[in-house]
Amino acid sequence: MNLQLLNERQREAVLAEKGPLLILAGAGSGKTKTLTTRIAYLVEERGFLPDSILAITFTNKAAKEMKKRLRLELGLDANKIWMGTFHSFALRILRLHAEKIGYTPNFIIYDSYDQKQLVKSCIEELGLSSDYYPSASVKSIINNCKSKMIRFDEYSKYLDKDYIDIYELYEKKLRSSDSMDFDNIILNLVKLFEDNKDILNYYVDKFSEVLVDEYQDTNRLQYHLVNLLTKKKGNLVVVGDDNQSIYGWRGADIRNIMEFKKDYKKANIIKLEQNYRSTKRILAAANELISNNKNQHKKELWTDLDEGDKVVYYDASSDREEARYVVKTIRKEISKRTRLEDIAILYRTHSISRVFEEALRKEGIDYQIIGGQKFYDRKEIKDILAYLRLIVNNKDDISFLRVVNEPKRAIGKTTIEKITNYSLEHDISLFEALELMVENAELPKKSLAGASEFVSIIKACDTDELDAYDIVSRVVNSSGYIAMLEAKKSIENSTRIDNISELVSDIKLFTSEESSTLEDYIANVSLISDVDTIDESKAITLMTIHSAKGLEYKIVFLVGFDDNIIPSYQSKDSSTKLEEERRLCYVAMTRAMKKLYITRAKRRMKFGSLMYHSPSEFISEIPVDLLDEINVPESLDREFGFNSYQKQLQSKEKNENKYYVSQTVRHDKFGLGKVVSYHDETKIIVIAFEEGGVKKLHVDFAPIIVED
DNA sequence: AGAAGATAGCTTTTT
DNA sequence: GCTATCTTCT
Repeated sequence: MNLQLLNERQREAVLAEKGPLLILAGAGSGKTKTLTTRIAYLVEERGFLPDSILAITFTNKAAKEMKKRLRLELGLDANKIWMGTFHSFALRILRLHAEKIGYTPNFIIYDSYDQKQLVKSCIEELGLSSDYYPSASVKSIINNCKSKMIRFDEYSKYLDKDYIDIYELYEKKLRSSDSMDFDNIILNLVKLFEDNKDILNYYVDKFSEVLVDEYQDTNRLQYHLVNLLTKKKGNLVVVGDDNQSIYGWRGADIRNIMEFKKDYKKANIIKLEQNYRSTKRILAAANELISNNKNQHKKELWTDLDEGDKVVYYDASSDREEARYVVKTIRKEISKRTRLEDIAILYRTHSISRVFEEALRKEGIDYQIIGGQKFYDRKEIKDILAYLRLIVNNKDDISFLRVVNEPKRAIGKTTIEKITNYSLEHDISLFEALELMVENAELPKKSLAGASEFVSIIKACDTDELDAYDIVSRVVNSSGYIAMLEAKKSIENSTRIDNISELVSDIKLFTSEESSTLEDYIANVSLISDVDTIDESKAITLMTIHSAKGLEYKIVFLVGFDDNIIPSYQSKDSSTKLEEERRLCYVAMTRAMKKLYITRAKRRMKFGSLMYHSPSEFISEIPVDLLDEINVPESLDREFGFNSYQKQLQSKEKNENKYYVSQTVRHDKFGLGKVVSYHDETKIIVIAFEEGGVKKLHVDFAPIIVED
C-alpha cells in the first residue's frame, strides 16, 4: 500500500484514528480509492481482523468492485471483510437467527410487484373498494412509513380507519407466507437486535469499524440500524456528498449527512475537494449550477486538469432530430478513435431513451440499456421464478396465484375462489389447500385433473435431493410452459423462450460456482439490481441519471434537458424537490471527464402524442461563457414558447367545440393536418399540417374536423 | 373457463 | 404507445 499516491486530505482520512468520522467526498475526488486504502490500512498496519470490518455500499456492484481492489492489496483476506448493501448485510444475519423473529431461514423476499399483489389481496379480503384504495398508493404509504420509521397507527390517524386494517392484514400475510418486503428486511433486523440484546452485543463487539458509503442516500431506518451498531463504540466512518443526494423520494433523509455533527458530537469532518475526473470547464459549470442550492455543506471542488472544451448545448427542434445529432456526434467521436465504452447517454426518465435506442440501432452502433424492462421483471422470468419460489416455500400465496393457471390448467376465477375459501377456513396456505382438495377430490372433474397435475409438478421437486439446476430444468419442461410458448409461433414467444434458457443457464452457472441449492439462488436473485449488470464490453451505455451515480465516462450526453422533464413536472411544488432535481443534474454533469453535451428538443413524443417543452430552467444556471450553444432554427417552432404540459384528451366522442390530439382536420388555407395539442383554457390549438409544418391557431380561426 | 376486445393509467427515479 | 386489468362474448 502506498500512501504517497494519496493527497493530503485523503491520507488524513485513511489515517484518522477513530470515528465518528464524516468524509465529505465531492464528485470524482477519489472516494473509492480513499475508502479501500483505509480498509487495507486498518488490516495491514493497525492489525484489525478482516471480518471485524463492516463496509456498506449502495449497490452490490460497488461492493464487488471494492472487494476486487482490496484483493490486490490484501489477497484472500479481502473476502472475509463484511461488504455489501444494507439489505444483503441484514439478510446475512437474519438467515442465521430467523427463528428468533418467527421466520424460517428460507424466508423469501417480496419485490414491489409481489408487494402490490399482496396489498391488493388484502384490500379484496377486507371487502374494500379497490377504487378507493388503489393498491399502488397504499403500498407506497406502507413503504414510506417503514423507511421513515413512523409507526403506522400514528400515521394512519390522518387517514381512514380502513388503512390500518389493510396494513395489519398485510403484515400478517407476509408473516404467514414466510416472506418479507424490502423494508421489512431492515426493520426485522432492527427488531431482532432490539429484542435480543445478546445478539446485538455480539455484533457490536465484533465490528471494530463500520463504514457506510453513499451516506447521503441512507434513510432514517438505516440510520437507526447503523446507530444501534456503533453508538457504544463510536466506530463509525461515513462517506458521502450531500450534493449527490438523489433518493429523497425513496425515503433517503438528507438530514443524516447534514446533521451528522449534531448526532455524533465528537465527530470529525474531512473534506475531499480535489477533483480528478473532469476538466475545469465541466467542473465550473457543475459548481455554478449547484451553488443555487441553499441547503448544503460548504465545499469548493477544484481540479488541476486541463481547461477542456466548453459544454455543448444543442437545442433541437424534435426528439428525433436530437437523437440524430447525438448519433452523428458519436460517429465523429468513433472516427477519432474514442471507444464506445467511454460514452454514455444519460436521461431523467426511461421513456426518453427510446428515440436514442432507435437511432443507434439504425446506425448499427452497439449499445446497452441499463434498467427499463429489467430481465427479472419480464413475465416469463417472473413466472418461472414463481414456480421456483413456490417449490422453496409452499406458503407463498402470491407465487401460487401467479402460476397455478399458467399455462392453463382449467383453474379459473371460480376455482381460485373455492381454494381461497378453503384456505381461510382451515388457516392454511393456498397451495396446502389445493393439495388437500385434490386428495379429497373436492373439485369439479375438469379442474381436478389440472390441479393434481400442478400439485405433482411442485411436489416432484425436492430441494434436498435435487440442485437448483435440476429443478429449474424439470420445471421448465414438466410445467408445459415452453410447450405453451411453442404452440403459438411468434417473435415475442421465441424471445421469451430465449429468455427462459438464459435464466436456466444463469442458474446452471450459479449451481457450479457459488452454491447448489435452490434456496440460495432464490435468496440471491431478489437483490440483484440493474447497475449490477453493467458490463464493460464495447458498447455505449444508456441509463437514467440515478443509475449513473458513482460512474464516470469520457464523454457524456445529457439528453432530454427540457422543462418538466428535468426538473420533473412533479417536483415543481416544493423547493426541496426542486433542489433534489438540481442535484440530479449535478450528478449527471459530473459524470463527464473530457466532454459534456447537453441536448434538448422543442417537440417530443410523450404519452403517445407530441408535447411541447421549453428548455430546462437549469440551463440558464450555467454561465453562458462556459456554453457552446447550437440552436436549430425552425422558424415556426419559435411561436411555441408556451409551456405545454397538458393531459391528452382521452374521450373519443365527437364534440364540435373540442379538438383532440391526433384528430385529422382541414384548414382552407393550410390544407390537411393533425392536431398535436390543444389548450382548453386558452383555446389554442397546435396543428401539424402535411404541407407547411406546424402552426398554432386560435379556435376562432380553427380548421374543420374531418370525419373519418 | 378462456379468448378477444376495450379501457384506464401511466412515466420519476430503485434496494 | 404500452400494458395490465376489466368487460364481453363464445
